[in-house]
Amino acid sequence: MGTKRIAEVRQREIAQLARVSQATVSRVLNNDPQVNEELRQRVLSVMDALGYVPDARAQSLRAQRTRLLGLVIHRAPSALAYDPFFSALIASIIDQAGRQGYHLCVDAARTVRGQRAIYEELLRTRRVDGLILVESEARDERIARLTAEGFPFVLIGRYEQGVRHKNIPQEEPCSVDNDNVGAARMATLYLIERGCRRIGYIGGPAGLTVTRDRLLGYRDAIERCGIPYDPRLVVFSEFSEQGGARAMAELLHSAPPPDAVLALDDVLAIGAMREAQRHGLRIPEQLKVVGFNDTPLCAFVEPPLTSVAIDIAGLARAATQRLIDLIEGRVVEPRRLIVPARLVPRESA
Amino acid sequence: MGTKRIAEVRQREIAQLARVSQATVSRVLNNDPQVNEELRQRVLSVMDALGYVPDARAQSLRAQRTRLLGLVIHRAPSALAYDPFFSALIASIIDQAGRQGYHLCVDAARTVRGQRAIYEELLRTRRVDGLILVESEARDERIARLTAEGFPFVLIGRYEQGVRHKNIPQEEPCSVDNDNVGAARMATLYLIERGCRRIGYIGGPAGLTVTRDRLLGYRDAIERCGIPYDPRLVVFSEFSEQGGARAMAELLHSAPPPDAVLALDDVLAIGAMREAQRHGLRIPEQLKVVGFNDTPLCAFVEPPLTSVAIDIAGLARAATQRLIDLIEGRVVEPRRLIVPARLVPRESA
DNA sequence: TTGTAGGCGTTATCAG
DNA sequence: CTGATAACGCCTACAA
Repeated sequence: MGTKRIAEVRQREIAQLARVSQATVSRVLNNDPQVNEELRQRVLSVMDALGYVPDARAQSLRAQRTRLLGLVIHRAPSALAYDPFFSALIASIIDQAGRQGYHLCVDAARTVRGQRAIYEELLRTRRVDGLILVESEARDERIARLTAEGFPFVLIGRYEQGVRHKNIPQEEPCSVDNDNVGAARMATLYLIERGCRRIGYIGGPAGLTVTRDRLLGYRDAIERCGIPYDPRLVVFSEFSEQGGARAMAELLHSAPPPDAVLALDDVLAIGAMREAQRHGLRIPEQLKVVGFNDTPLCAFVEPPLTSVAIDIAGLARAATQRLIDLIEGRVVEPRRLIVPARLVPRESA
Repeated sequence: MGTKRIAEVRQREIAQLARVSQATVSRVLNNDPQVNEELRQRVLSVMDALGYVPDARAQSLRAQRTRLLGLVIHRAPSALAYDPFFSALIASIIDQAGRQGYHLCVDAARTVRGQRAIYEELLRTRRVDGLILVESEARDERIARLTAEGFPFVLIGRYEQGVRHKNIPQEEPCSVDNDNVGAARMATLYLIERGCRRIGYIGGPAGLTVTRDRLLGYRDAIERCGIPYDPRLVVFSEFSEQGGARAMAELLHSAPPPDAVLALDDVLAIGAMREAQRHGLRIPEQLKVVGFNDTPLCAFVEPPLTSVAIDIAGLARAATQRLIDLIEGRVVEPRRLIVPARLVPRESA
């Protein structure tokens, strides 16, 4: 073990004690095959004795890279606080990055100005080698700028193509998304297989891409099975238990009422389920319910909620790997990767 | 807007265009009051035109600090994944750190070897300026080493003092913890106020500090109110819904059965509550239940669960601020800070 | 008040 | 194969 404070052990000190030049120490450190075996051993043993570890700051300056990935979340900390999505995301990114010697720097941008500031602070200061962006907005200004700068970045989640100038060919940004259309189709087919014919769809706010994509999958599934699309079975709602309950109440007034419901979110599904129960319906016998996200809540409600699990770990792993590939100059194809979801059957359907 | 790629704008370029020396550019950047106003303006306008931002890597090397805080989580990513505690923790740290120009680097250590590796990787490489440690184990070897190195760090959560050598006075590590004793006392008193006299305690595994501390608070509260301590009302359990159910079943066999239960954890509390309901007990009329952590689950169970909310944001803020104080050489007193918890009343008690 | 020059710890290019 | 030496971009004595 080192006797000096680690902070004070530099290649210089190693070199002195091993009676070689500092350059040789560097060579040994970088496994230069041309160093004499005896010198190498001498250097290694001194390094070991002093507990030498190279200074990442100096390496960063010299190599012009920090081995740090940035994750920017643009959401207020309070909104972030209890969202398990972020734990899962961060955990998987760290894991994947760590295997390749990268670290993760997480930042949050509270305001729009804050977004800008974060972007400056991480990218332009070259504090990180690349960026993972989540929940980017449609026509996000940052995407164009990052592209223009040639700065490595990967998007998680769907984004909408901005205005494209015909004459300025833009490279498609690298992105990873879950298969919302496919997931909704799968869940709907699952309900149809189990005998449902009038399946309701409870979406989030109507404008959201995720609401639209999953509606597409839902519609595709029923039409594929010869069930006509009935707009009275489609309701949009805010994301809350009350929202789900109201949506359900509305669906129950459509005649004839649905025999199943696909909700965009577990909380919506739970709200819907409870409303149906208040109306005396037994679940799953009289009404089957499927939610989305497979949150811990699912196991705790009565009956336990069948839910579509987004593969967050898969998403994070893929995004991280692609970012590292980008940083290290490898080609990333295809630019857009879709990660499938899976259904977790419980008792509600 | 800059016309060159940002990466290529250094103080050198600014200096050339503004016809001053590079040192002057640096001075302007650092608000040196002695620079001539005209030069300052010239420099500023060139900076602005080129969109100059200083390189954090060079600053880190030069200043010997990175303005990066490290958070090390030693838990498997899968165990981390759906734990809202970490979202909350990370969100609050980022928020507090960001206000002072610091960023957060999150790392996870899967194995014991991994812990060591992370420690090396973050600390000895000087990649971060200080460390926040959570869930440190009793007599954590790392604590001694960090202390010996004089490396700034703050513990979140209780730790046990290691072996102390009488002759080597050790400085108490800086730590922040929630008031487990006080929180349990408060929750117990709340139950007593509401008329309960036979209050059960469902702990986690018996060895855990948190189990012991809260038992202390529980016992203190009842004895203070003249209720004798009855060991038959104290049960230890693993952290799971089944564990809670089993513990409840056991308590119900004690004669006379409890009229309230304090559980170490919301999941345990929910397990207990369900078991009691299966035995036909009405909650809160015949049995009151209080949990810990105020997780999102509380609002979704029937009846909604009264729970003690740990002030994670407060914990994180305090820890972050103390770490920054430590890094910047300010004195931090007291070394050990206790953050109070609060009760969130719902319908179960 | 401004410029010159040295150094932070590393890596990499030269000669020797 | 090894040792000087020059960057990397920034900050800051010290000199002018």
